[in-house]
Amino acid sequence: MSSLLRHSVEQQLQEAGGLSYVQFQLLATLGDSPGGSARMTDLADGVVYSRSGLTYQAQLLEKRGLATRAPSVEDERGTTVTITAEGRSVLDDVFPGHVAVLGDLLFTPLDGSDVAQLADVLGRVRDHMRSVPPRSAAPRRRSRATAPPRDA
Amino acid sequence: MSSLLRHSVEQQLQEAGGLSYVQFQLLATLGDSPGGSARMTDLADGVVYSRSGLTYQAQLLEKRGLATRAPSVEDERGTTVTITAEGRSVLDDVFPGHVAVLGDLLFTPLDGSDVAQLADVLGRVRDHMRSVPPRSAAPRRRSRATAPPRDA
DNA sequence: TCCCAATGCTTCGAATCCGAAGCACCAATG
DNA sequence: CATTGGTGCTTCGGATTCGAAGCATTGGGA
Repeated sequence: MSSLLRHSVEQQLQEAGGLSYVQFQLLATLGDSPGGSARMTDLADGVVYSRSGLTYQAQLLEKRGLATRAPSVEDERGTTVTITAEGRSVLDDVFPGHVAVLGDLLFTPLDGSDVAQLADVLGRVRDHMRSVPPRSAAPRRRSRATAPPRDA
Repeated sequence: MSSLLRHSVEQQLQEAGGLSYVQFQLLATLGDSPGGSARMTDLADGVVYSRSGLTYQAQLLEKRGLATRAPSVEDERGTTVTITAEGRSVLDDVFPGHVAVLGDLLFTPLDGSDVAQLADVLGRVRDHMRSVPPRSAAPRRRSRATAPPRDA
């Protein structure tokens, strides 16, 4: 289900503003941040994404003039990303269609009680996943004797 | 939430059997198919994935000896993919850990009623999305540097 | 003051992904 | 039987992805 929805959302973002899903998330996060700025690490915390991928997408945003990047004032190691006026403009262009897609595909078949239940249940799952320590090792159960030798 | 879960699932599949998420879905689909075979198109219907990506992953499975590919008997255009004994073995190796991840991350904070609600609500959403015609067009674009649409 | 592990981010290489174009085959038409 | 349009899959080129390695800065002692 989430794959289907994700796919439709990405299509709309691409058509309406040439944005990838991650780029949209980054712009939206920046738009909500005080001053329209955030460090790379803070962005990464809000988006399930690799650091290197974040660097790549931030470069693309900068290249398109939707955001700027500069070394952090407080910590010379850090990079501060800031949304530009043009970035906000694109975000505003794209947002109504984004909401429309969610309305059409996700919320149409649901009533208020359904939505509340979803929010409750999925919210609990999310909190649980965030609180669980990163998997150190997968459960090592075996069920077939013919497992091929494998170098992980 | 789904991104977090997806990420953990992919990690387990990779560690336990060197499988990508798609490869796992393909093997699982084949394993449930009569004769362990299916046409590419039938596989694509069950997996939200591009055709070319499906070809790529099927080639990888063939290269690892987990599946075979042969032109369809009925329709020379079609390709029939079949799971091998080794493919089933890997699937059996990976499956218990897969279920364990879902149990730990997804089902732990939920009770039976939660699960039933989720299945009902998300099932309806899925059916709705599958029944909706593919988006014909996104809401009209706006050019930059103008007032954002007040429409949502 | 001078180290040194830890931190924040980027670069690098290789793998994976997608859409568009291409190839081969099927089915319907005349 | 030749033609035409449609279908099924692959190939191609370019974009995106990730983890590992690299670079520079920081903070906490010795």
